Amino acid sequence: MPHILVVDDHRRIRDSVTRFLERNGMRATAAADARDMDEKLAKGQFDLMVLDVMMPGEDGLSICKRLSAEKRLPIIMLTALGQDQDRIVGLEIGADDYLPKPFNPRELLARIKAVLRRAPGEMSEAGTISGRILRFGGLTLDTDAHLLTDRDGNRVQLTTADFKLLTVLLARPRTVLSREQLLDLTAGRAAGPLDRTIDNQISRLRRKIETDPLRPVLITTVRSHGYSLNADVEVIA
Amino acid sequence: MPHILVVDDHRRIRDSVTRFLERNGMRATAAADARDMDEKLAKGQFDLMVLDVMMPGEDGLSICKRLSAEKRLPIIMLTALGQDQDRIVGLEIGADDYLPKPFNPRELLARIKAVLRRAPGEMSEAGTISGRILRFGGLTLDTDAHLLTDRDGNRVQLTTADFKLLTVLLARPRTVLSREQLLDLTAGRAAGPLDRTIDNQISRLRRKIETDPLRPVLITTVRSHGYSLNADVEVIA
DNA sequence: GGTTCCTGATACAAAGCGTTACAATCGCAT
DNA sequence: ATGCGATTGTAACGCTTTGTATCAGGAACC
Repeated sequence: MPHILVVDDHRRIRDSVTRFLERNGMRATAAADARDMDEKLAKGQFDLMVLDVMMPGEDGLSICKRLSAEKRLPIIMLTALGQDQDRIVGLEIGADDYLPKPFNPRELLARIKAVLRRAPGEMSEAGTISGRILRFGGLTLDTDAHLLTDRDGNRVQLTTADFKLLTVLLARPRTVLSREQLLDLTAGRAAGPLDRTIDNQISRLRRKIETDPLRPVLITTVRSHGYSLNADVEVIA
Repeated sequence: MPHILVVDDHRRIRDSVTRFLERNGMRATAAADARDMDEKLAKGQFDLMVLDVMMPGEDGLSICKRLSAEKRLPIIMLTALGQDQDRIVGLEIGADDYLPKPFNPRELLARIKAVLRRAPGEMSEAGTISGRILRFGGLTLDTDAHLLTDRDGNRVQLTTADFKLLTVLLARPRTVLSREQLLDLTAGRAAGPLDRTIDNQISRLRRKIETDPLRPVLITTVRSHGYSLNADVEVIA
């Protein structure tokens, strides 16, 4: 389920767009200005951003220019100006698409889907490790076959959830990740108040990768924060 | 230097667009109709197609749908109709962008660049699958004969459904495709609520391409999402 | 030492998926 | 057209995987 960040200073538009997207099978998060947007971007994982051009403070064009330099997040720009020149400038600056206001929500949805179809999407994380063989803490992971081989050559087949969780951890070694982040990154959903899904999944994963699951070494828990993977990750093929 | 294929039945438009693109640092080739386009596609490598919707013979929408099944060639649609509905249909059918006529050539150029920017280079290499011989995961597929040859030289005849499904997967290696997408791309129809057609077809295909169908490596299932082909695809003829 | 909160393990129920079997359909040759 | 074999969609069964609930152990805090 793609996660969209909607940046617009008008609360009305922000709310109606996010609600519309959520009714149509997407997760949507709203940000009111550039600062708000930066915070949300730092925390979560997004697949695309819908960005209003005309905003107080840092405007859309500036944001777009700034982001396209560092991140690889697809951007669709919104603006009240419908002239050719503005559209061209927007696209040349690094936006992936451009929609003049007022717009038909269905068209926004169609354009989002069109952009996502081309964008790496899930591949952004998979792109780095998919098709590779990784080595960490004495174990070897074949990311194509979802197959784990330990020091003694024993093979363990990882389930989809095991594999997903492990790759998320491997992409960020020696970093503490909260349950919320892990759930977001693995399943793309937000955590309920009493959600023990990740604890459970970690427990299952440990049984497969730890030599002594009762004294975990590879995946350590950081009390009241989350979990972290402690190993150097080496790409060997 | 990106290579653009311009498909339009009006000679004036075709010529002026190709000349404009060539003056702006791109290679451009023109095609007058669907048949002409198919020939050019089979011969050359293209990075993007500009496609007129209203054409005698097979129209743009039909072409677009047909191509999006087995190829990953970005498409920008052109049309005289500027209504929302037409734009939405175009995008939903698989176009990457949509430009109403009459259009400003500079805007076309900007949109071409925007689409190319997010299309990874490898994708354009993929080109048409039909008429080629592909190698992936140790197997060789002759797309003309629908004939698969495995590591040991054993030959397997693929049925039409097997072949269609396989080509759709080969066009998007290492990408998770939902059952709905797969059904749309292979059979052109929408999935019913309890549709297990794709599961079944995947099962049949695995029997033919996996060394150990009980532990699939080439086609892995991503629980609650879909399936993905895990292999590098190489065009060898 | 006791209390509270957090975490790991177990158990269970629901959902997802692979497979088999069978019916409907298609392709092809007669 | 007709019939036959191959192919493909549908249904059903059972295994695996996964989210939730629950309980018990252990750490932090007083």
